[in-house]
Amino acid sequence: MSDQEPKDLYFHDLFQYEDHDGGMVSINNQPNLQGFDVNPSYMNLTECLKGSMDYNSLATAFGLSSSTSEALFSSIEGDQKPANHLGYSGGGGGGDVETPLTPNSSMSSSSAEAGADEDCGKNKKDRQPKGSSEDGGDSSKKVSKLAKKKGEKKQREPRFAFMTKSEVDHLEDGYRWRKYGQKAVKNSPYPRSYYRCTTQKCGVKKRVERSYEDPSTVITTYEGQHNHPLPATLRGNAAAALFPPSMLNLAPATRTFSTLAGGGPSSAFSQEFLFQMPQYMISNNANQGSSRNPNYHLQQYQLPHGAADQYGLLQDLVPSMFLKQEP
DNA sequence: CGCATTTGACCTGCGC
DNA sequence: GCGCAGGTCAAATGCG
Repeated sequence: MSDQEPKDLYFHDLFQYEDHDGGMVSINNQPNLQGFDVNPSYMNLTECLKGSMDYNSLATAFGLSSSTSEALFSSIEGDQKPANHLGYSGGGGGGDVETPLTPNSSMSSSSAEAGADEDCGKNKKDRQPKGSSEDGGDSSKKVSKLAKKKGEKKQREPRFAFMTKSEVDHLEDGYRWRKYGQKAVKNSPYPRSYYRCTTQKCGVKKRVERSYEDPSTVITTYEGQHNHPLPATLRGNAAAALFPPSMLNLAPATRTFSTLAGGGPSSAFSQEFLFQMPQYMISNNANQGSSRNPNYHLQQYQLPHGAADQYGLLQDLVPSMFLKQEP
C-alpha cells in the first residue's frame, strides 16, 4: 500500500507472523509506516497467545491484503535486509534458507514455500527412534523415550514472530516458560534460546534470539497456541500482578504511545519507549521480580520535552512507578 | 528439596 | 553419502 495515512506501529519495529500455511509475513519498520493503524480489537497479543484469535486475523488486522504485504516486502528489500535474515523461514530444518520475501511474493505464495520448510522443521520433532532400541548404545536409552508414531506427520503449529528493542532476552507475556535449549545461531554471535510453556498439555513454544544486525533487538517467535488461560499466579510476575489482562492487550497502550509518537521531536523517544514498554513488563518476570535486572529501560528514559503534558495519557495504563518523571 | 537453567549430545532434513 | 545447521532431549548444575 502506498497510501501512508497515520498509523500506529506496535511494539516492534518488525512484525512477522506465519499463517497456518507457514507463510511468514513481515512488516518492517519504516518511518512512513509508523503508526500502522490496526484495529485494536485485533491487536491483542494475549489473545493471540491464547489462541483465541486466528493468526490470519493478524493479516486482517494489519490490513495485509496480499497487495499490502507485497508492498511491504518490497520496502523491506529495498531498504534493508529482510527479516528473514533472522532465519525465520519456517523453522525449517537445516540451513534453512531464507525465504525470499520478494516483492512478488504474496502471502499465499510465500506460505507455500515456507510451509514446506516448516513441515520439515516440525518433522524433526517427530524424532524416530532410529534404531534406538538396537545396538543398546548409550544413545538408545535417550532416544528410546522419544519413540513416537511413525509416519505421522505432525501438524505444523502457527507461528508468529516479532522484534523488540531490549537488553532483556526473555519477553514476558504472562505465561510461564521453561527454557529447554539454546543453540548458537549461524552468522550470529548471539545464541537462540528455546522455551516451552510450562503449563501441562500446552505445547506452545517460543524462540528468543538477538538480532545480529541490531544487538539491541530481540526476536521472539511464538509457535502454537495456548489452550489455557493466563496463569493466575505467576511467580514474581510483576507484569501479571500489576497489569490486568487488559494491560497485556497492547492495543490501548499502543494507541496511547502512538499519541506520543506523533510529537515530532519525541518520535525517537517514543519509538524506543514503545518498544521498551512491553519489555519492561517482561524484565520483571525475567528476573523473577528481583532487582538484579540491569535493564530497567523505562526508568532510564527521560520524558522528552512536551511529553510530560501527555504523560497523563499513559497513566491509565502504565502504573506511575514505571515512569520516571523528570522534575 | 523442588524447580529452572545450562549444556553437550543427539536427531533430522537439506544442500552439495 | 557427508557435513551443516536447526531443533530437542536430558543429565548436571544452580538457585531460592
